[in-house]
Amino acid sequence: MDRYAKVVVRSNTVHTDNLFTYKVPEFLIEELKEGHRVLVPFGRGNKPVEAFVFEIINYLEEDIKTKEIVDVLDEEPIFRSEELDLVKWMKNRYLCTYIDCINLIYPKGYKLNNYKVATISDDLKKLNDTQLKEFIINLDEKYQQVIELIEKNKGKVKVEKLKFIPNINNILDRMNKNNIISLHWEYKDHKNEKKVCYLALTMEDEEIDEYVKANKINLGSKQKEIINFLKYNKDVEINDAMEILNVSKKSITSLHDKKLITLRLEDYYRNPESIYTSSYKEINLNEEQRYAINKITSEMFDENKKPYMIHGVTGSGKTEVYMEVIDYALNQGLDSIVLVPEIALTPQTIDRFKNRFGDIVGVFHSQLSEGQKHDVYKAIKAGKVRILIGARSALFAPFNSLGVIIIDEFHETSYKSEKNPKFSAIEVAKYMALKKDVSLVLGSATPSIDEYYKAKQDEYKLIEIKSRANKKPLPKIEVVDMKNELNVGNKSIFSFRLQQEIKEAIKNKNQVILFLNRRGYASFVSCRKCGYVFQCDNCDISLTYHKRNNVGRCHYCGYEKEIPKECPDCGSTYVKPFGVGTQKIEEELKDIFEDIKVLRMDKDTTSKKGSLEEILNKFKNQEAQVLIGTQMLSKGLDFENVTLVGILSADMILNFPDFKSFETTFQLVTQVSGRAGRSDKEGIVILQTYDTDHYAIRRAINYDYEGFFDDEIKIRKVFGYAPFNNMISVVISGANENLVKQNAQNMYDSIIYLLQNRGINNFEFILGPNPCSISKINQNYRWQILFKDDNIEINLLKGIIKYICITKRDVVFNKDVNVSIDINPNNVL
DNA sequence: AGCACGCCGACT
DNA sequence: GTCGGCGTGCTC
Repeated sequence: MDRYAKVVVRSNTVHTDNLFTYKVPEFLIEELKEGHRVLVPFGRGNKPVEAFVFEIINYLEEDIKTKEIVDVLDEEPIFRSEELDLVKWMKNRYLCTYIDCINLIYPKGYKLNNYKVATISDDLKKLNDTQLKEFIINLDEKYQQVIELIEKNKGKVKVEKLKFIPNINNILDRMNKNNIISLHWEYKDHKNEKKVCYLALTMEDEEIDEYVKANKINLGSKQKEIINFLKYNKDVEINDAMEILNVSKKSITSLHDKKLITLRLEDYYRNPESIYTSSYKEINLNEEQRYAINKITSEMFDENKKPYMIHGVTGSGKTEVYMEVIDYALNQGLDSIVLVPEIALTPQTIDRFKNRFGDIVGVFHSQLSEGQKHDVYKAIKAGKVRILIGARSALFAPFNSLGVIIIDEFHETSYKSEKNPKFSAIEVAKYMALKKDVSLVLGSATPSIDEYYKAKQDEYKLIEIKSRANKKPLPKIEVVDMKNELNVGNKSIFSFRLQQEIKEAIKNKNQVILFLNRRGYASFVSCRKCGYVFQCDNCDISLTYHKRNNVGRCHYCGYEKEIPKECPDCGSTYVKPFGVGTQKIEEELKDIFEDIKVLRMDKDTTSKKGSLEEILNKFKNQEAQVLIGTQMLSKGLDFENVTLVGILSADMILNFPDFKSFETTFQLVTQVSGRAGRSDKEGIVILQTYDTDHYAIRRAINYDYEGFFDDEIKIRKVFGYAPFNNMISVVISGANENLVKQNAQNMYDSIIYLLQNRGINNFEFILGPNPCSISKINQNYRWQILFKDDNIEINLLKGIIKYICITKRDVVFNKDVNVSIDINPNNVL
C-alpha cells in the first residue's frame, strides 16, 4: 500500500507555511514515523530541505502530484505526538508559522546546509583529454572560466563561489541547457553536538614499556610524561591532560598514531549521579507552607486536577514549598520544570536549588548557544537532568516523565514572549498540564489581575500564605507626599523623611535599597527657552541623558549623541536635563551623605557578563550601604541587612499610558517593599509620590491585595479589558510612513468589508488605525489596529485577522511593510 | 522568501 | 541568434 507523509518544510516565510504531502519511498515505509526529521526535494529546483513529518496517511485526500521523500535524517523521531499537537495548538493560538514553533521547542542541534553545485556534464565526461581540450577552446570566454574553476575544484564547484562573475546565473543556465555542465543540489547535515575526548592506554601498565622497547618506538620526554600520567589516572579528559602536563595536542595525537593510547569521544555533559537520594534537611515549615505542600503532593496522581495558584506574601517561603513539591515528585520518579522571570536575575534561586538537589538541576535560557541548548536537551532525555530551571523557553524541555511545572512570580511580564511565537508561558503551561496531567503551580505575592480573577472563577485551586516564613510582619510602608516637600522648600529628590531614615539606617550599620524606575541621569534633555527636546534620530523617543560622557542615549535602539551646550533650535544656552534617573540619584545621594558607598544596579551597570553577580555579592558583603536600582530590584532578592527601602517616585509607573499601569504600580511597590526586613531586623519602606490618594498606592501601602483586586477588576470590567476580553494588536511597520499608513487603512477597510459580509455592523471593538504610542522605532514607522473580542467570537475575529494578514497578505499589504500580530500583548506601545 | 523560468530589448 | 536583465508565479 502506498504511504504519504504530510510535512512542514524548513523555510522561513509565511508563504510556505503549509503541510506538504510527499510519497514515502518503499524502503522507508517501515521506518518512517510521525515526528521524524526528513529530507525532501522542494520547489522547482528540487532543492533539498529539512522537513518535519506531522502526519502519515495511506491515501491521497485530493488529486495532487507528489514527490518522494529522499531520506530520514535521524534514527528516532525528534518530536513526540504531543509535541506535534503543541506546535499545531500554538500556531493557531498565536497566529505564527509552524517553523516559529518548531524553532522554539527544538533547539537546532542539527544544521542542514544546502548548496547548489556545478559539475562537468556527463556528455563531456565521455570525451578523452584531447577532445575535451578542443571542445573547451571553442567555447565562450566566460564558459571557459567556469569550466576552469570546476576543474580546479576537483570537478565540482559551489555556485555561490562563482557569484563574483557577473550574470553568473544566466551563464550557468545556458551551459546547463547546452549540456556543457550539470547543476544540482547537495546538502550536509551537521550534528551540532559538543563531544569530549578521553584518553586511555591501549594496554596494561606493565606491558607498555616492553612494547615500546620491543618495537623500538622513540618517545619524547613529553610523551613519556603523558604515558606515566595515564598509568595512574584513568579516563583523562584531553583538555585536562594538556593543561596539567603542559603538553601539546601534537604529542597526544602522535601517541595515538603509535597505537599507545586510545581517544574516546563522549557526550559533553557530566555524569551526575542519576539515582536520586533525598538529602534530608530539617526545614522549619510553618502550617500554611505545609498545607500547600500537602495539597499539591496529595493530588499529584489525580486525573484532571486543576492548576494551583499560591498567593503568598513576599518572604512567605514559596521557594521552600516548591522544593518540597519537587522532592516529592522526584521520589515518585517524576521530573520538574521551574520557570523564573529572568534567569540572569535569579542566581540566588539557582544556588538554592543546586545546593539542595545537586547535579540533577539543569539551567536553560535563551542566551545559551544552540549547541548548549542541545546538550541540555540531551542530558534531559538521558535522565541526567531531572529539574530544569529556566526562562519561559525551558517549558519545552523534552522530559520523559514530567510531573511538575512551577512558574515563580508568574505576574512578571517576561512570561509573555515578544517575538514569534508570541506565546504566554502561563497559557502554554496550562495547555501542557491539561494534556499531560502535570501539576502546575503558579506562585506570586502579587498575582496578575487576570489570573487571579480566573482563580476566583475556580479555574485554579487558590492557596493563600498570609504570614512570612520568619514570622516578622511585613515592613511598614510610609507615604510621603512630595507636594508638601516642595511647599517646605525641599527641592531634592529625597524627602526629609527619607533622608532621616537613610541616616538612621547607616548609623545602625544597616543597608538601604532605593528604587527608581528609570536608568540614566535624566529622563530627557530640553531647552528651557524654546522647549526643544532632544530626540532619537531613529525612534520617536526622547533621549535619556547619561552624564558620564555627556550623551543622550535612546533606550530603544541604543543610538547616542552628544548633547551640545546650545539649543540646536533657538541657539540659547538654557539646555538642561529634566527628570531623574538612577545616575542622578547616586550623585545627589553622595552630595547629601558624604563618604557613603553606593552601588547601582540597572541595565547600564549589569550588561557585562558576571557584573550583576559582582554587584549582588558586594552588597551582600556590605561593601556598600546603599543599592540603587530599577525594576531588577523587585525580583526575589534576599539581603538580610536591608531595613530600609525607598521608592523614590511611584508616579512614574502610575502615569504610564497603558491599562496595566495601576497593576504594575501595585506589584512593584509590593515587591520592592518585600526586600526590606527579610531576616530578624524589622524593615520600613518610604514611598514618595505626588498622587497619595490613588487606589493603587493606598492599597499597596496596606498590603491589601484583595482590596486592590476589587478596585481594579471593576475598572477592567467597565472598559472591557483583560480578563473580560482578549486583545489583539496588529502593528504595521516600515520605512515609508505613507505606505505604512495606507496599508493600515487598507487592512482596516478589508476587515470592515468582511465583517459587513457577515452581518456585523458595529465596529466599536476595533480601535484604529492609529500611529503607535511610539510611532517610530529604528527608522521604522509604526501604525496599529487594536481589537477586543467584545461582541464578537474570538475565533471568528482571529480567523478574519489571519485571513487578511496571512492568507491574503500579498493582496492587502505591500511587501515592504512588516505585519506583526500579538494576542494579549504586554503593552500596546 | 527564494528560486526557476520566461519574456523582451539590445547587440552582434 | 545570443546576451543580460527583470518581472512573475509557484512551492506537495
